[in-house]
Amino acid sequence: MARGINKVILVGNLGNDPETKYTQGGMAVTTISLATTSVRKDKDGQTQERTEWHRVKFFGKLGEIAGEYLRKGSQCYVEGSIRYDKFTGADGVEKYFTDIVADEMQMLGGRAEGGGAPRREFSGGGEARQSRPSQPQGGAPRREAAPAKANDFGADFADDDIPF
Amino acid sequence: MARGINKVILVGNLGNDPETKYTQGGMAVTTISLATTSVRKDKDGQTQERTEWHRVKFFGKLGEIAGEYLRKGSQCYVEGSIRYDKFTGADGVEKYFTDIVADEMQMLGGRAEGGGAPRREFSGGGEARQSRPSQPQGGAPRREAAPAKANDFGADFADDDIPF
Amino acid sequence: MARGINKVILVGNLGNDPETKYTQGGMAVTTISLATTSVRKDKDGQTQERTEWHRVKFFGKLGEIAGEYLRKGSQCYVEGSIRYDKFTGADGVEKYFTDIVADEMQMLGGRAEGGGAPRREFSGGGEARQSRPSQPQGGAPRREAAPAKANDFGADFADDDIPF
Amino acid sequence: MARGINKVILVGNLGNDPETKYTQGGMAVTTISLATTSVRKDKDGQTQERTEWHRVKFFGKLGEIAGEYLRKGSQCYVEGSIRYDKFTGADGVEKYFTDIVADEMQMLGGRAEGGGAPRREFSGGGEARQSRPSQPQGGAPRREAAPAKANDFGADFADDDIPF
DNA sequence: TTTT
DNA sequence: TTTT
Repeated sequence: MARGINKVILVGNLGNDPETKYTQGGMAVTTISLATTSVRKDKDGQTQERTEWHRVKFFGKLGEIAGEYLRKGSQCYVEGSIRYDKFTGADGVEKYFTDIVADEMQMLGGRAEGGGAPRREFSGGGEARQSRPSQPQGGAPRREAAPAKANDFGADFADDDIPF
Repeated sequence: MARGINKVILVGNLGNDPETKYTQGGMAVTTISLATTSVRKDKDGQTQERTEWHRVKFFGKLGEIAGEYLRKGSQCYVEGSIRYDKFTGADGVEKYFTDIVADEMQMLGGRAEGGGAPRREFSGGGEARQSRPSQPQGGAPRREAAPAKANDFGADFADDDIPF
Repeated sequence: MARGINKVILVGNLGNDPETKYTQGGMAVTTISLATTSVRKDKDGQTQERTEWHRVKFFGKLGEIAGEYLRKGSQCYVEGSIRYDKFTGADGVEKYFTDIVADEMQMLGGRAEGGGAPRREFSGGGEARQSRPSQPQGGAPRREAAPAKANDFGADFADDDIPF
Repeated sequence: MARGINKVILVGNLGNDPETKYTQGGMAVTTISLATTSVRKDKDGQTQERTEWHRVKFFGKLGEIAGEYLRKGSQCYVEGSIRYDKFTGADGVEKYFTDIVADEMQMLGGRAEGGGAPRREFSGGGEARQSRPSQPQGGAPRREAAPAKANDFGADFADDDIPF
């Protein structure tokens, strides 16, 4: 029984290759940095560009797909919600993070620039929510080993998953 | 020539009355705190609630409307984009802010609870982008005086507009 | 592996009470007529209103919730996709229908006006996707009896479900 | 003062080259046919594909841009609203049309397939709402001549703009 | 047919 | 801090 709508729709390009980690429960958590650029005229008629870098997180199966098929430069569609988090560091200083938690992802046309690892041909999109190619291929494998200890979905994150 | 889509859609309730400031150029900048709550079942089958508090900013005419008609408890629809900002405080510490910059707002049904100042009857919507009632009424006036010195749209903000 | 995004977001009011039917498989299919009104200035500076009446369909559990809690006049948020259908009538004439197939619904504040049947207090939302009150109450029951013969989800529709 | 939200977001591919007409007032009206495909599993576990063909209309400057840069096969993002129209033909039969009226368009990566007319390199998008390349190039010109008689924006459509 |  |  949610109260309210918290919806984000992004189309942008990755600034770097995705990073995938695994929770103690073995759930993939992939993070990407996605750029969206807007342009406006300022008061002097000058064109002003501004790029937002969104930190987008994909969990579970969607995290595996994002980690395998997205690359630096990839263009993709993301739908999700905004999540604001606060952590207190060892120095006692509070740090704030804003993430987009993805519900859906689609790869869009356009060539990635990830160097020697040509991504699987996946043109025209391929909705990540519903299917997953059974035989990932191409380039170096993206998956890091999942922790041996597998718990339930929703288990605590591994230590190195703290975001700062 | 924007590159990418950065779109946010929110439906939520205000946690407080709006705050309206004015730039040196006389442009209204209204900020609200908008709650959206989601619910999920955790691994133990327990219902977990989580509320995100979005800081939403309205500029110009939309800022005036938001400042006049929204109140603590009001339910509204907001469409806009995400903007990430970083400021360095006097202490040299960097602070990060995430705002939703609104493009459109609609008031939704439901009664505000702003105490003695019954807001103008406006239930069921009234698209803020396009029209503005000529005679605001009801309760204490919401508008703070705009700075006497009016510059162009896009002028620098007054000192007290620094967000920390 | 969908190719493309087909997403609709509506906030509007119901022009009539919902209509719920059941497939042979026992799945609820609720249809509402939802109004959204836009306003623009024409070339003479005259304000022109235009209302679109969206035919929105809710299936399964969401269909049951929509049928029970929405009423004529209710304001709600709907998220879904557009579906275009063509049927050939007994007279050989093709008929076209456009539906919004809802994925999510939230009731918004505002009072319904469905006569003597005060709807359950549910104002301010209540995400239909996730929960369903166990004891519907108030007014005349909304549910028509589901067909005794229950098949699988996705079964053929009953005869009277043909949309013309 | 709109009442309600009527928003459509599409990402899809054009099934044909765009068609551009002009109103008596000289306003470009470009129509495209945009495919979005969804996939679901039916009750037998079979994968079912379904493609919706959206008729999307672009008016004014956006119509000119869409007509010049989109081609059969192009992938694009469209944001707009749904409009339902009814016309009565000379035979007295009512015909119904559903259009998506675009507010915004962005070309997405991916190669168009429009034969010999390579579209201008426009990778990564290029928001149609805000700017327009000053020197369109490549292939045969897409613009048909605008009617000599230019009226105000919003003028009646030419006869051949009737949609059936 | 709703709503304001 | 809202709302249910």
